[in-house]
Amino acid sequence: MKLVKNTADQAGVPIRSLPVHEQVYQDLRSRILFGETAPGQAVTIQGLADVLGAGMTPVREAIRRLISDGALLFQGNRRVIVPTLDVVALEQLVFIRKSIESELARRAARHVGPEFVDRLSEIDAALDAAISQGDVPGYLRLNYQFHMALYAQAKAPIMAEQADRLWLRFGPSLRVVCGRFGTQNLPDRHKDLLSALAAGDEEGAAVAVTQDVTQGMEQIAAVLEIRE
Amino acid sequence: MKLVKNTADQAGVPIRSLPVHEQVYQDLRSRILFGETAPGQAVTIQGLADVLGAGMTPVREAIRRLISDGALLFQGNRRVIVPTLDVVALEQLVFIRKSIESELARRAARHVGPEFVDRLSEIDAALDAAISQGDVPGYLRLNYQFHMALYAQAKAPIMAEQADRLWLRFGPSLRVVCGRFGTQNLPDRHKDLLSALAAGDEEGAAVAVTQDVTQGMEQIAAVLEIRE
DNA sequence: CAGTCAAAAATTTGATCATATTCTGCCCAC
DNA sequence: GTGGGCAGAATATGATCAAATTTTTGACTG
Repeated sequence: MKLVKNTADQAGVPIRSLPVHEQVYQDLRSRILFGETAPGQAVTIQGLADVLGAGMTPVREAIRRLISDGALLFQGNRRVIVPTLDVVALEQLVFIRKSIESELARRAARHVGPEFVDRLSEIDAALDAAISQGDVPGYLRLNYQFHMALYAQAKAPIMAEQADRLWLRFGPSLRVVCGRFGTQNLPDRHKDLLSALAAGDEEGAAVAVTQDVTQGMEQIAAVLEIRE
Repeated sequence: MKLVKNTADQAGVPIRSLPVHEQVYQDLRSRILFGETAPGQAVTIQGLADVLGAGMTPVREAIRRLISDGALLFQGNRRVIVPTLDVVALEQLVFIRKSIESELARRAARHVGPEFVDRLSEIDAALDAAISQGDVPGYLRLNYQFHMALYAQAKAPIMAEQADRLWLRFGPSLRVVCGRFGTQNLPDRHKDLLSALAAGDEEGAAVAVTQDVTQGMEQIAAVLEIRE
């Protein structure tokens, strides 16, 4: 039972068909990142292979990559789960995110032009709409997209990749936050960030991102404390 | 043709036999980390499977993990190589290393006792011996061991893991540095670090590590510029 | 006689391999 | 130089074996 080979898309668009293990990786990654698989939940190879209609080997590869990313946790026996954050882990994530993401914002501010600020503003507008409508999945995706679009402008691919990987660690918990608190009082330092970018103010951009990170992580910390 | 199963070692010591994919991972990782596989060198699944006497599936998994670690590079086609550093990448690595490793040193200084300083001093003594004897592999291993032993004391496993992963990216190039310049004028801020640790001086430890990182990276930068 | 705990069978899942298939790069003919 | 095979390597599958968990069963005790 094949899905697609090297063929073009049905619409005729020559979409380059990715290897199965890559598709599985992207799929699983996205599920984890946006909280569709809850923290603590187990992930089985054969279960995924059945659901996705793929063989075991590609699934296995995808899982290994995600483990290396920190998105999945290999428990001494051979069980794999989505890790649950604790306070110790969260504090470290805050430190690293502040270090790397503020620097990424600083560097992005150095290179960004008005047309990019416009594009980012559009994403932010859509984000606001998602918040006011209580659209949690939309909010999570757009927030991620907002940050990653910015960091991609920093001309620092390794740092951007690090930030991306870090996101995998708290993504699932962000979903939990929204489930508990809704989307109303979410952090939004994006307006500050946008004006700093428009003004070419590197330090302003760095500060705005730092505050955004701090506020988001505090939300998660609040949920963690409740759960104790 | 099996290597070992779940059996004990020949000597009777009940060495818990790790899964093959884990063994392959450790093996390959160590080769890359200490420059036994040169930057730019291609890595083939079947080649490794033959050399290590393992099947393709475990090798495949190990390679995927290493790719995710940044220790190997998947080139758009299906080729995998040990990545070569360029100046852009190196500069980012310097920034991240300084941020994370200096903080790790700071935190380690907070928790470390005299007995640990002694242990670290022993590693450093062995390291000096390796340098004076021109023992490059020994130097590389001991230097890595020195830093990782310190970071393990910081009670910050996520940050330590990040540092560990970063090491995979410049390890191969460190080997090249030693091949060109020998082991004589290598950076050694370890003495400063040890005395700072003994004094419980957090900032001193952080500064010493930052300088150690800076000097090491400058050596690599020098080699990179020559190669242009 | 019922309840509980432990041991053993059964099922589920992971690990590994052998093999078939597909893709990439290269070489050679034109 | 260009295009069509050809070799070799990667991708992917299903089968097979091993390990861990769960369920069942049975014995012993209160």
